[in-house]
Amino acid sequence: MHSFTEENYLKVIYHLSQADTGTVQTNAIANGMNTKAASVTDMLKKLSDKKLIDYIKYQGVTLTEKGRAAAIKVIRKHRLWEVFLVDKLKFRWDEVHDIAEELEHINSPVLVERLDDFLGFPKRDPHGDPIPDKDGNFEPSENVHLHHMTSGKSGIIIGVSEHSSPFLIHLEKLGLTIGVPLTVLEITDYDGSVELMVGTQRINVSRKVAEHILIKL
Amino acid sequence: MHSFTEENYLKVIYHLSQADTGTVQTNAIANGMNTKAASVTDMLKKLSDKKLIDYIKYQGVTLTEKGRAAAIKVIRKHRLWEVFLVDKLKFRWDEVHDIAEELEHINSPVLVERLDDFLGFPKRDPHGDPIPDKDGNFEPSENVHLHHMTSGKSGIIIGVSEHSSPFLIHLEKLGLTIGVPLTVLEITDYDGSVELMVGTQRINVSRKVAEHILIKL
DNA sequence: TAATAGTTTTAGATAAATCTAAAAATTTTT
DNA sequence: AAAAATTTTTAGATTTATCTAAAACTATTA
Repeated sequence: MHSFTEENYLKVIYHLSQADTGTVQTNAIANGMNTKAASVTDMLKKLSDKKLIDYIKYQGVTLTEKGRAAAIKVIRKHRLWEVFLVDKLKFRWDEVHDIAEELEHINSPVLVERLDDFLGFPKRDPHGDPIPDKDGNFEPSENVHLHHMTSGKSGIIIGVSEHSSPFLIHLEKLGLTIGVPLTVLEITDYDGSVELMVGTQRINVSRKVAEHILIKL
Repeated sequence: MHSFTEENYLKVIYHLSQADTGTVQTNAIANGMNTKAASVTDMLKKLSDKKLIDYIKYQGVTLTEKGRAAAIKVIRKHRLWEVFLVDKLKFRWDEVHDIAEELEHINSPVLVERLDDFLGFPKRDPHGDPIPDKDGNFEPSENVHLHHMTSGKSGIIIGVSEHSSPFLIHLEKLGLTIGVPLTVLEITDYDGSVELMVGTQRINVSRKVAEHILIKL
């Protein structure tokens, strides 16, 4: 099996690949891991030796199929545990990330399948992210960030692309939580803020906030 | 917080203290941890520096109050997770030990309390061992090992003092599981084996097996 | 009580993951 | 395309937990 640290590297590389499509840079990984570039280089060599990444010196990395599969396994576990924490243990969706970061490394394939069953094979985690099934397949999100929508369009809040507590608490206060349906009234020219209809309420969110809200059309 | 390894040492020392009452020897710990005496000595110094154990060279160790509290926290988590695995995820009682060994190190006080609540504040784990409450208090077992019982006495199987899979599977086959009431018919002089009445069945178990079955009188 | 056996500790190494500082490679700017 | 800026890698340490082999201590036994 892979160590906790290796799993964390794979996960970060996976997420960065998603955002970027190209190869992932050493510094980007160092950022995402809260570590230094030199440490990343060391680990990249190790992951490369294990055939989990394709790595060319100075050129960045991509995950191999093996590496991608390993990353997706960790992500599957992370998201299932988040569902458990929110649905069963009554945590708020903004409290679960850090605990799931620990639980995702528990190493028991049976446990994961039993947990999935116990939770009713959920398709999305509490932040709206898709949960890979046991073969690693998932419905890729056809989502749009709120600031990219146009007047008159409707959708459902399906997730966020920032997970910090202050941000999630702010959303909670505005009533902008997962599953909430909304309609865009106007994208303000002046400051890019978005005017929304949520139920019977008219709400304005700044561009900065809109950039991190994902809408399923 | 304490590292996984430190927590495991504390747990082993706690269990050995229970069995022995006196101080715990280096070799006994090495045995319990599947490691070597030299490694144990290194760790004992560290735990001693952290005031988790009282340690005198060549004289063995005892847990300090701080160390005992830390050990009991780990044991509480271990046993709660075992209840979760058996009650909610439908594992058999002989399958849960190893997974709980991993889950016991998840570090989130809130999580433990929520889990306890979710499970209905259980008092015993699936092996019949008491679960410490959030203050570390628990009903000490007034249990007797089966081989120490006398003819005619009755009791309920409340636990086992060995947790290996082969042993637990053997018990399962004999129908000797937690909560089963039984009566001792005879302790055989010749080989120390125990003749039992379990329901309408007459069962004979070897002394070796009897030594690891705990009975609540 | 002296010799032997057994246990525990020290000394010195190793492996994993990290770091700082300096060198090498790449990219950007002029 | 040379100079400057940035990124990445190497070299050499550090920390944690482990190990083997040898030394030191304790307990047993003759």
